[in-house]
Amino acid sequence: MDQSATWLEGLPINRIKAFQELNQGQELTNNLREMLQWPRKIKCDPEYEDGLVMQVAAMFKNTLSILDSCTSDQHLQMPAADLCLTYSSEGPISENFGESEGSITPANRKKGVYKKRNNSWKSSVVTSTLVDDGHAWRKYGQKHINNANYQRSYYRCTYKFDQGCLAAKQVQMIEDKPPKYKITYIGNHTCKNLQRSPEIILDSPTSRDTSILLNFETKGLVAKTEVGTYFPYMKDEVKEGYPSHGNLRHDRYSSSSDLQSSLNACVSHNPLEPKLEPEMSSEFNREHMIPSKVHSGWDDHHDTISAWAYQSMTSTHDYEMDHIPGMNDLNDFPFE
DNA sequence: AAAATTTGACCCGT
DNA sequence: ACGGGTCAAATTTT
Repeated sequence: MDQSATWLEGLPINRIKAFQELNQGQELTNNLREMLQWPRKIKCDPEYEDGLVMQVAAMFKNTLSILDSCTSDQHLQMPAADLCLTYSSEGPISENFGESEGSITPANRKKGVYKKRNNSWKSSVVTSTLVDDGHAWRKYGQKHINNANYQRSYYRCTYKFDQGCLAAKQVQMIEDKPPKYKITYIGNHTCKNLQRSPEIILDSPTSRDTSILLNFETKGLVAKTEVGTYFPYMKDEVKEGYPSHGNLRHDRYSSSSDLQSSLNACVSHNPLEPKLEPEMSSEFNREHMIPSKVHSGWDDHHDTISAWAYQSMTSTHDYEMDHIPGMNDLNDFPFE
């Protein structure tokens, strides 16, 4: 990340992202090749192999999608001037600009050219909790949909206009009694704030017991029963210089992002966190660990703090979510 | 004051 | 013309 940063510097952000995707894909491919080359030496786990293949496939998908957004939206490289271009498609529809300037009455409203429909990739998840997914979203619309019982909400990336990030998502409640939402993600984030969470090594998301918990000390999986022994430990060590939760409240979602960024700060800056060498991380891979994004925060529907994770490159159907046992109140939270 | 949401009008593909 | 998606003014929240 350091040596590449020197020559990546100055490139547009989406190009950097594409390079990162390709680099990761190369690494994954090397791992896979190694596994296939010495099937005896390295313990073979078909599940892990499949995970690798999935991630490589997702890498290609992401990269193509990023490149696609580069070609159709070259303005991404110059965020300041993107407004007029953002709403123009490649068509000859831009004739409406020079004319009709004087009268901008409510009735004679300015007719902006709408943005071309995003035909980038989509992926949806069905979840029972509307927890913070690590990105900053701005709601821009809400509609009821023909054969749906509830309204659909439309969100775009907060940094759409500063940074030209085209990522968007839709949230549709499917049922209420046990709350169930279908969340559709559209497009990739090209903004700098790619993920507010750090990467952490997590156990295979396909394991039987979905009660995944994280040990921030070793980046490994923690058994449920050990949670109580790990969290208080951090409490003592991670005290000063980290954000406080004093102003958190339970009543709004915003609290979860506060909480989350605090936690993330603790995780990513935890002095106890071992800095994995590249080789070491490769060893981790051989031990069937799969790198994932991890989030945590206040879960409004279950009224507790949750930790959850999803596999990094594939954003569909692999959310793993569980509560942290023994944490029923913010007061139980280990920090502060 | 600034940022985020709400809401009806508007746009566009089918 | 319809319906899903987006805009932007008004309103609310921070």
